[in-house]
Parts: sequence; C-alpha cells; structure tokens
Amino acid sequence: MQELCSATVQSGESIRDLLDHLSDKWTLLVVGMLEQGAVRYGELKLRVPGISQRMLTLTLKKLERDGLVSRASFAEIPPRVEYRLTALGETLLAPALAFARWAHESSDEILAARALYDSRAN
Amino acid sequence: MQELCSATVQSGESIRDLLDHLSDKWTLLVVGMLEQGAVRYGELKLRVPGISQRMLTLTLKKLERDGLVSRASFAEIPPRVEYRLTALGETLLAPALAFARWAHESSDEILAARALYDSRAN
DNA sequence: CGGAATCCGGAGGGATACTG
DNA sequence: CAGTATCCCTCCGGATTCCG
Repeated sequence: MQELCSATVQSGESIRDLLDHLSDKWTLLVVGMLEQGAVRYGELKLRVPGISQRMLTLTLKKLERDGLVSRASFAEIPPRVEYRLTALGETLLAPALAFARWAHESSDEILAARALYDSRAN
Repeated sequence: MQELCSATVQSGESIRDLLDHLSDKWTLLVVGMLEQGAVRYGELKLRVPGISQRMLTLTLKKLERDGLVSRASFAEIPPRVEYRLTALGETLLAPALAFARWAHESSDEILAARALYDSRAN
C-alpha cells in the first residue's frame, strides 16, 4: 500500500489524490447504482435516496469527466437522458461492490463496537 | 447494490451512512498503511504524507471507536503508542487494497479521459 | 513523543427557484 | 424531465499552540 500511494503518476498527481477524489459521500454509491446498465436521471435520483439534484448532477459530471460514466441524451419530449458505466467504469464496480458488501456484512460488528466504546467513555 | 444500500440495519442507520462514514479523505489510506502490522503514531504520520496531526488523530479515534483499529500505549520515556488493525479491521483490508490497486492501474486512463473532456469543453 | 485544544477559512453540500 | 443558478450555512480539515 505504501508503494501504491507514494507513486506519483502524472502532473504531480498521486494515487492519494485519486483516492481522495473518489472517496466522497456519493460517488461510489452512484457507480454502484449503475451496476445493471443504463439508468435515467430521475430513476437514478430515486435509487440514491437522500441525494440532492445538485449533488447528483455534480457527481455524474465528475464521473463523466473521469471517463467512468457516459451520458446519452435523446431528443424527445419529454427529454430523456441515460447514464451508464463505461468499460473503465465497470472495472471500478468490483472494488466498489466489495466495499459495499463489506460494509453490509460488518455493520453489526461496527455498531456493536461503537456502543461498547461509547459506554466505556462515559 | 440497491438491495445492499437500502437495507436498514439498526437504529435507523443504513449501509449508506456507513459507506459515507468511511469514505472520507483519510480513512482508507490509514487502514491501508496498517497493512503490515503495528505502527507507531509518528511513523504512521510519515507514511500518510500530507495528513495533519489533527486528522490523523481524529481518523485513528474514529477507527478505534468502530472497532477496526486497536491502540496500545506503553508507559515509557519517551512515550510509545502503537496502532494495529483488529481482526475486523483486517477484513476491510481486502476491499481497501482492491480499491487502491484499481486507482493505481486506472490512473492513466482517468487522467487521459480528463484531458480529453477538458479539451472538448473549451 | 503523542497527543489535545483552539481558531479559522473555504469547500462541501442542502434548499429553493428557475429554464429549455 | 433533466437539469442550471443562487443563496447560505455547516463542518471538514489545516495551522498553530500547549500539555503529560
């Protein structure tokens, strides 16, 4: 891990910057919700409960810029816009899902640890 | 992924909250740096370049509360404090490293995609 | 050495209103 | 429907200083 993260890639960027860039509140979640294929904007908003329009738009734009998600808009009325993972984006799916699965499986232990920690603190 | 994240666990918490909780700037990085075993506070600070004392302390405390990291302090002069992953913490190592490895392998493509995106935007 | 405490600027991110 | 634009405020996180 030390080797991975100290490695400088291009233009002064390191893996740390990239990790930081993707480790925000919504990114992994949105990627995970695109697991099955193309999803419309509104549907995506439903699948990620709690996300605001602003953050969904910003997150999608960031992912699009990073080449992880592609956007397709159809000239219809009403407008339809679909997002899907690119080939590169799909390679992120495995780590993202592994992380989510871990969180799901470990949640009980984590919450128990917190309860114990807090009870001792007081 | 939808199923994973919509599942409510305890006390109104969902996997999303947990994912959000661990998806900050430093957490995964610190966990990764504890890969090899016990590490002292100062050494840890060196291994995570750019982290401030404040954030290292806060991150370690959070991880300790979540039962992912254990802290051992030795009554010596000068003081020595070692941190290591707990058994639960080690189960997070695989997803965390997978994510870091992905970032490392994909960094070139991502930076290229950004350059392309930015060149088209202007 | 390994923190704790305080201060503080700025980014992150929600709510709302408006547009094509 | 799928955004964009603005306002506004929380709190993340860096810098600095002090303590056992």
